[in-house]
Amino acid sequence: MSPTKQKLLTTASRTFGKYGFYKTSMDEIAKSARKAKGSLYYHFNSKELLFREVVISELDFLKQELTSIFEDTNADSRDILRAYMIKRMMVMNTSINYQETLRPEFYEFYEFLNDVILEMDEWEKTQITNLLNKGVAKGELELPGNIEVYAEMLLIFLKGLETPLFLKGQYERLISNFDNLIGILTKGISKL
Amino acid sequence: MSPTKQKLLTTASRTFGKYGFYKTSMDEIAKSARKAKGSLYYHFNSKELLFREVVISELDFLKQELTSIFEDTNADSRDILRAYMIKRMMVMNTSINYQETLRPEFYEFYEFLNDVILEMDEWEKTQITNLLNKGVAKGELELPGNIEVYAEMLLIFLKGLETPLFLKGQYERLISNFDNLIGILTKGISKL
DNA sequence: TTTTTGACTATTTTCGTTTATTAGTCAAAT
DNA sequence: ATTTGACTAATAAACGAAAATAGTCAAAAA
Repeated sequence: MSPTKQKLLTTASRTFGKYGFYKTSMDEIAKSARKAKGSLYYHFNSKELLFREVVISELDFLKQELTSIFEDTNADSRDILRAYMIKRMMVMNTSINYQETLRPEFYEFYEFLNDVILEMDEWEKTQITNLLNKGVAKGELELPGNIEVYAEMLLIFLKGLETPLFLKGQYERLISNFDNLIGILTKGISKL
Repeated sequence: MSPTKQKLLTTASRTFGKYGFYKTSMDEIAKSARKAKGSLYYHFNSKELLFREVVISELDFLKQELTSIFEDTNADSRDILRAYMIKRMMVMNTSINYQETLRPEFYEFYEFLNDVILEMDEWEKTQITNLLNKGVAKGELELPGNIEVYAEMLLIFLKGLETPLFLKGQYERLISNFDNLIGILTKGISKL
């Protein structure tokens, strides 16, 4: 990625993060990055696509962080699951532009982001499913019923936590108890 | 409750349920109930309060259904928990006006309902907490950490399921696997 | 050739005004 | 104490003008 494009993306991320998607103008971003507006449109084709890139970069970072956890093939699957859930919430807590997509005002029109979120969901679901399958194969886990559906529900749970945690400012309060909850969840799927 | 008030409430529930809060006019409700609009305002003081009563009546019904489950003091706490979760989702699936409050368009201004939802949340949280405490006392359950927080998170999970289940029409698909998930959750908190 | 620029155009939002619809009132009747 | 419907008040929709902002492009720079 060219230095200009990088600069624009970083500035956009910071400005969107500060004022939100609506209250940030393309002029503002260009000016703030000391670039011409034309450059913004040369590298990104529209405001929506620019914001999309910003969110994608946040999710890419998250994916990267999570990949290194999932790839630790020697560890106990329960430990990986625990590490995944904690890391996921920690990184998301700093993904301020992703967090904006959780706001209700955003729903109406965020079709241009739908596929990005959906793809991330699919990716996570696949990772969790693989992990659980591996855990079962190794004799560490025991899951009745459809493993993929369990992965899906686990994801629904984690995503269900996002609004209370990040938008309603309960992160500090709830995260301290998150570990106990994970303990219960992992015990529930452990082979005894 | 007087027959007229009852009639108005039922009609309002049906009409709101069909067209939603915004697309339903007070004239429409009055006409549909074969009553004068003044009667609506005699019994309910505003459109918002009327809708509030409609939602309250749905939640009252839910509470009533759940109370009879929670009150079964002889049953195993795990069975009660299972029955609670399933019944909750079943009744909510028919609570069409409550479901409307889940819509993002509704968020912006539903302050007039906030306390109703919050009170229901508190009620459920209390019921779950009591049930878990009882289960621990009876030696059926084992929970590390704060029981109230676990109850809270369980509720977050159930509420997190509401949007995919009721607004995104996944009820039929997911509910059939719900039982397995509950099995995992209860195993996680069971004393072995 | 690729990238950058900023004056320019097109689109969208905002604001003020009018009109239509709907929420809410009340004196009279039951 | 409750019900009624004509009535008023408040809100939303429709519209055009003005302002703000998204998006374009020919020329310049790298």
